[in-house]
Amino acid sequence: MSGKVTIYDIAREAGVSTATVTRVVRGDANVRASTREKVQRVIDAYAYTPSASAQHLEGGRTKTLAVVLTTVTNLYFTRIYDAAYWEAEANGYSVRLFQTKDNAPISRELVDTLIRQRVDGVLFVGSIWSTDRRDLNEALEKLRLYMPVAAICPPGVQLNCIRIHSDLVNCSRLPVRHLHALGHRRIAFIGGSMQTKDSSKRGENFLEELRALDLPDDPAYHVDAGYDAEGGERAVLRMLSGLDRRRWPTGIVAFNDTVALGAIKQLKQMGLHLPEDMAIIGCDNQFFCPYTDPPLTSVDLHPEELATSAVRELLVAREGTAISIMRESTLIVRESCGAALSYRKLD
Amino acid sequence: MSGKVTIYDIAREAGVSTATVTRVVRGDANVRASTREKVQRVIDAYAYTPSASAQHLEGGRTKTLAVVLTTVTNLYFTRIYDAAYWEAEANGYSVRLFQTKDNAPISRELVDTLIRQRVDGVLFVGSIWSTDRRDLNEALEKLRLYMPVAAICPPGVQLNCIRIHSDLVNCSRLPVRHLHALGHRRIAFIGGSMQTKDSSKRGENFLEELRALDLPDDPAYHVDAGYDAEGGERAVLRMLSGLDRRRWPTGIVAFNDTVALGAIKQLKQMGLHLPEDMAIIGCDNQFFCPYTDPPLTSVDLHPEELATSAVRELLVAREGTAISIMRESTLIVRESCGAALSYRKLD
DNA sequence: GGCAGAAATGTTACCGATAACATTCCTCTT
DNA sequence: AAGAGGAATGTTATCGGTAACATTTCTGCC
Repeated sequence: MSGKVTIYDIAREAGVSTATVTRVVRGDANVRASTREKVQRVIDAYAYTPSASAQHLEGGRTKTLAVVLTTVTNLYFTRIYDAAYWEAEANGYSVRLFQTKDNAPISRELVDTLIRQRVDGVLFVGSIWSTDRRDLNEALEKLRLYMPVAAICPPGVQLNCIRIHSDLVNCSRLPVRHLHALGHRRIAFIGGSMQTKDSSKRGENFLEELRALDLPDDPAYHVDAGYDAEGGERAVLRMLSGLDRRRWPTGIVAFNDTVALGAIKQLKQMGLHLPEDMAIIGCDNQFFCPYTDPPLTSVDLHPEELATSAVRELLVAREGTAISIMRESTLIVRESCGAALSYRKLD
Repeated sequence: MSGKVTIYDIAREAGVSTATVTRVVRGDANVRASTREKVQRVIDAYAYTPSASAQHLEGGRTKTLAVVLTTVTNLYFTRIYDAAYWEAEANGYSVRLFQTKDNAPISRELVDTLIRQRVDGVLFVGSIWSTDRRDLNEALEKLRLYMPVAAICPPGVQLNCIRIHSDLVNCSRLPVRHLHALGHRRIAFIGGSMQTKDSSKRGENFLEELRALDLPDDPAYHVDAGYDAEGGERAVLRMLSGLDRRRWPTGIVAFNDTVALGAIKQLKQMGLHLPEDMAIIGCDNQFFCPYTDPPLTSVDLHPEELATSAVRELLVAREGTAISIMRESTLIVRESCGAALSYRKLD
């Protein structure tokens, strides 16, 4: 790293003005072939590429979007980022990824960083909704002074920005109805932490669905499980050991596939056979769903499509845009719920 | 997004010079308290934060590193990125993530982009080694004109940059020795595509290990399986259906945990019981290892530590540095290989 | 050969922030 | 009360690149 090569170095070395170098770099037609060649040779020799910062300063656009999520080690977020990345790339934009530690809210520093970078748009994903509502809207207001803001969030959330909704209604409805159709009557929900918007919304929708189908909405069937496999294990243990065996649920809806993974392990450890003794449904349709034992039925929220839409909207956003888009969830049926008949005898 | 607020706007609005605004922003002591307050009020009102591009132009540093990997949907890469991100952040740096489609090599455009962004360092991870060796070193040479370059790569790879080695020797040795110690004699390796450096290196090490232990190194025990679960399924099917049952291996080493996941499914589908009929070991010690059935024994390459070291080295890099660092692998024993005695009878 | 007009190239102000340097304003001290 | 000297603030060149505008060079044509 010998240092920085600038357009002046190239101009001097090639014996032309900086304007001519710019013309060559940008492929302007009004350059004599011989000049172009001469300049290009120097450019190649020095591996010169104009500085994005200087271009931004002069041109006004950074051609960069930001994606903010809690952690990229979460598979769901990973798929969102990946889709956003390629959609942006296809439009000549690059993406900066920001992680918020510990489910942390939108901090003052993050807003600062985003503005400092002068990105041309931000996409918020996931549990940033744990931020206090007033703080959140204040943060969004500030950001919106500089750039369009989009969020992938549950429907009904009041946010003054582009909202792309994951379909949490069907995300609860599909698994509950599926289990109901298979004959299940006692259905439990494990997952999330009821403190965060995303999770509690899912929990609410779940309860509503139970009531709509006249199923028991016993609070014992509704336990926190965090977001990881260990949480799933603990939740199952806590729930079942707290209930008389005759009141055990016969079907479990898990917050996500990872939680389901832990639940499955715990259920087996308690001597239950899946799916005969207990049905289970996950969420996110992760790559490992076909490989659990039994293969896990799961809801696909189509995060890739949400991300793609979000990026598209950001790129065409005009001041004050506040549209809201929704992509419906899909239930991917595998074998973790077995067939209807095997359950009836449990009731 | 009403537009861009600049330091001039703040200066005008506050009735001071831009120098004073800078002083307030940077916390310079030589500002009268009343002035500071007045300026700060305007800054807050406009959510002003100095533009990183302008700062870079004037200051010379972007305080940004780049991480280049094939895809963030791969859990191994995800862990590397996450660790690099926080290590950089702890040092006041931010990270830009670049993905190379389809295992693609370091393209001319990528080199261009990295230079254009004037990042203060790049970390390459994974199968960029599929790039032709001469092209690769040429690309690195160009990059090194502008910034220090580091790579997480197999030991022995000749690259003119900081090299952080994942410990592929032990990555093959540990599982083979483990299986050998448990009494296994016919051990197979499934995984990767033998075209890429990373995989073929692993394959070579595996064979060497077999020979060192006087075990049969039948080419039939050494099959491509790609990098995903489906590849694992297919590899097992192909390998076993091509062999007389009496020559079946009794232990399988998989390229990674995801491949192992597929292998396990296929093995069960063929009626085998795990671990009694077949032992299996994965690699990467992913979060789902404790949750497979049986829980998967796996090698941990400690990607987080590799990433952390890489970032540290980049941050202190001087011209021409070309150190090489290594972190040893660890075998995490779970139940997918069972106990020694159960296998002996298979021989 | 000279000139119009197009093509090629050069000159320069500007983008936003910073820091070195210059200037103005205080506050003591004697 | 004057002046030294430090504190507070202002002025301006600079970073790398771009584009509008100015200038030079090259054509072709009569």
